[in-house]
Amino acid sequence: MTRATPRTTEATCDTHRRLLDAAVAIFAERGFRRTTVRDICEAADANVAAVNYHFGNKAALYDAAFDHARKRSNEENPFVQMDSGRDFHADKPPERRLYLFIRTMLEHQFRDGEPTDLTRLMTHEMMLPTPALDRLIEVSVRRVYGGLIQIILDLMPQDSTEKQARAYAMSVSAQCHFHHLALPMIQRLEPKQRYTPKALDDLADHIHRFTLAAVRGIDAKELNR
Amino acid sequence: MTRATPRTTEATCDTHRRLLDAAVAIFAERGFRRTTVRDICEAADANVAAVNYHFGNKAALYDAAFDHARKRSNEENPFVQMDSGRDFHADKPPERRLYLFIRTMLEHQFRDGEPTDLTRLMTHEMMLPTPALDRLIEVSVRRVYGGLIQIILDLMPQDSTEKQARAYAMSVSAQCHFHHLALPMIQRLEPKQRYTPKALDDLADHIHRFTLAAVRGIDAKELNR
DNA sequence: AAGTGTATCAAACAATTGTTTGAATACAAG
DNA sequence: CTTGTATTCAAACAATTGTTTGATACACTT
Repeated sequence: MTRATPRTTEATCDTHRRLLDAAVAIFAERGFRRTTVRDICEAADANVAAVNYHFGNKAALYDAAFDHARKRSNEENPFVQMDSGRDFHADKPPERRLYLFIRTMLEHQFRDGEPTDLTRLMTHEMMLPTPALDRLIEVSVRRVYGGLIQIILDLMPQDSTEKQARAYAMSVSAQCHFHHLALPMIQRLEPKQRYTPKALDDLADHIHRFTLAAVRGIDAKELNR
Repeated sequence: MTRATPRTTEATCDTHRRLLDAAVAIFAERGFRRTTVRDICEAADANVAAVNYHFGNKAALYDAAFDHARKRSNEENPFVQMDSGRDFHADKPPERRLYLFIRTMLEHQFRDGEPTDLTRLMTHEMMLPTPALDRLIEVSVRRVYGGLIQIILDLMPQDSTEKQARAYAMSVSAQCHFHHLALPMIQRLEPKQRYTPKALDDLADHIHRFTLAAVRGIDAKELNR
C-alpha cells in the first residue's frame, strides 16, 4: 500500500519534478550565475519560494539538477557494458571498439543536432568547476576514460607504454569534446558544420580514421563500419 | 611638444591603464558575470565611479579589456609572418611548418605553466559569446585557421579535397585547444599533466607526430625537431 | 587671479536577486 | 468535524551591484 501523505520532497510531489526539469534546461542554457531562481520558478510554473522549500537554496537545486541530468543521460544513452566492470565491447576487435567508443561519445554530446543538457552543464563546469564536476568525473568520466586507454593499449604494439597510450587518449578525447567546447568558434569558422545523426556519422568516421592512422600507422578506410 | 592636459581618456591617464590591466586579469579569472566593477576598481586602486567615467559602463570596459589583451598577446607572441598575408614560414617544408604552427599555438595559450589571460577570456566567450568573440575571430583566428588549412593542404596528396583538409584542421585545432578548454577535467584525469615550456615541447611533439601520421600515414619520428 | 576642463571620490540611487516569513490552502488521518 | 502536516503563495527582506550625482582638487590657459 502506497502512503498517500508525502513524507518529504520526493517523486510524489509534482512541483519538485517540474523545478528539476526547468532547472536542468535553464542552467544548461545559461550556467549557474546567469540563471535566476525566478526564471526557473516561472518556467516550472511555481512560486518563487518553491526552490527554497524543495531544495533549500539555489546551489542545492543546481546540484540536484546536475545529478538529475546525469542520471537521465545515462538512462537514455548508456555506455554499453562499460559500466559493468568489463571492457567496452570486449568481444570485438580494438579497431571496432575504438569506433564504437567515439560514436557513443559523440552521441552523448549531441541530440537532434544540439548539445545535450548534460553536455552544456559540463561545459559550464569547465569555466567554473563545482563539486558537481567531481561527482560526474568519479561516477562516470574516469571509468569511460579508462576504457578508452584500454582500447588504445589493445591497439598499440605490445611494447608500448601506458604513458603513450594516455597521450593518444588525450588526442581522441580532444577530438570528441572539441565540438561542444568550442561550438561558438566552430560555428563561425565552419558554418556548414552540423551535428545531426548523419553528421555525427561522418565525424565519428573521421576521428576514427584519423586516430587509427596515428596509432597504428595504417589506413583505416577498409576497417571502418 | 607634448600637451600636458589630457584631452580625453587615453594613455595619458594612469587610472585608465590600471583599470584596463585589472579588468583583463579579473575578467580572465572569473568571466564577465562574476566580476564586479567594485573588485576591478579595488584592484586598480580606483574609485567605484572610475569605470563609468573612463569607459562608460562595465560592458564597454570588458570590450576594451578584451581588445587590450588581444593586442598585448599579439605583441608578446605574434604568429610570425602569418600576419603579413604570406604563409606561415612559407620557406620551410610543410612538416616543419605544421610543427611550428602547433608549437606557436600552444605557446599562445600557456605562459609560465598557466593559461594566458587572452586564452581564459576566449574560453569564457565559448560559454557566453559576445561581440568581442567575433572581433577576435575576424582579426586573428580566421587567418590563423586558414594558415593551418594551407599547411595541411601542402601536406596532403595533390588530389586531396579542401573538405578533407578542413576536417584535419579541426582535429589539429581540437588537440591544441583541448587543454585549456577542458583544463579542470584534465587536471582530474591526468594530474601530472603540466604546461611548462618543457611540457609544451612534449605536447607539441605528440600532436605533431599524431597529426602527421594521420595526414601522411608516415612515421614522423625522424622529422620532428 | 580667474577661468576651464579633467579627474577623483564619497555618497546615494535603482534595479536585481536569493531568501525568509507568515498566512492561506489542501488533504489525509483520527 | 477536527487536527496536523505538507504545500503554495504574495509580500517583504537584505544583500549585492551597476550606475549616477554633486562636490572637490588639480593643472593649465588667458
